[in-house]
Amino acid sequence: MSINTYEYDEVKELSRLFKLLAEPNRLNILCNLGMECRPVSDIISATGLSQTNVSFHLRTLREAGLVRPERRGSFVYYCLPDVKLLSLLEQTKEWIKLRREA
Amino acid sequence: MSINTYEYDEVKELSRLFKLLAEPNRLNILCNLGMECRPVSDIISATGLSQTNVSFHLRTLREAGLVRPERRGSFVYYCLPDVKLLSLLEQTKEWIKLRREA
DNA sequence: CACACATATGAGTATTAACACATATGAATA
DNA sequence: TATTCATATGTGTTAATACTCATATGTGTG
Repeated sequence: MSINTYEYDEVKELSRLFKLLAEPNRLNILCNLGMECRPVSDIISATGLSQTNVSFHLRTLREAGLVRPERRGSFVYYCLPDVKLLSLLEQTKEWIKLRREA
Repeated sequence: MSINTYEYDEVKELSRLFKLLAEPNRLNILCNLGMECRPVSDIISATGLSQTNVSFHLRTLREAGLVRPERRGSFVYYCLPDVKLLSLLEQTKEWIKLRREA
């Protein structure tokens, strides 16, 4: 007897995504990338994080397919491959804001 | 010089929410609650988790305002106070599915 | 090829959080 | 009030992961 309308595997996959988004520095990198491609050096100066740390988070995001690297000369540019994710983040932010006011 | 269109505080708040959703058992509890109010005992049997563990996760969700407890006799029913969250979860699941197929 | 710059990786450390166990609280009923 | 059922909480352990330091890889240029 179960109240499940969700497959547990689906839930696990969903939670895997949320875990990626749950680290503030990593999420900050994602949010600030927006739909523009930026070299790592830009991300470093924008976030104020160490080079190593940015690289560390970019690897995680890259391996999950949430950002895509693109080499241009000696620089590596990173971009979001999908607008939809940003829109989901935006909606969630809106929800938080409404909830706070309520 | 920053590429930020997001306030960092906003990002941190967003990440706090994602952290709550990132634990698979906790997310499972949330998803399966749906918009119905259910006693803890139901959640325990539906998830197969220990009583202590369910209580532990419910506390986290409760303190974050993601679920609301309601005592009815010796039972405590839990409900989601807001449909919008479920809809966000649903959209995110859809996004994952589309992405997997692409 | 040597050197400088941009980025990535491996190892070690420290913090966090999920979970179990034991126990406490609270409600109902005898 | 004693007992039982439903749920909550405190403490300790363990596993995961964010971060740093040192170093490696890769690319362009003299």
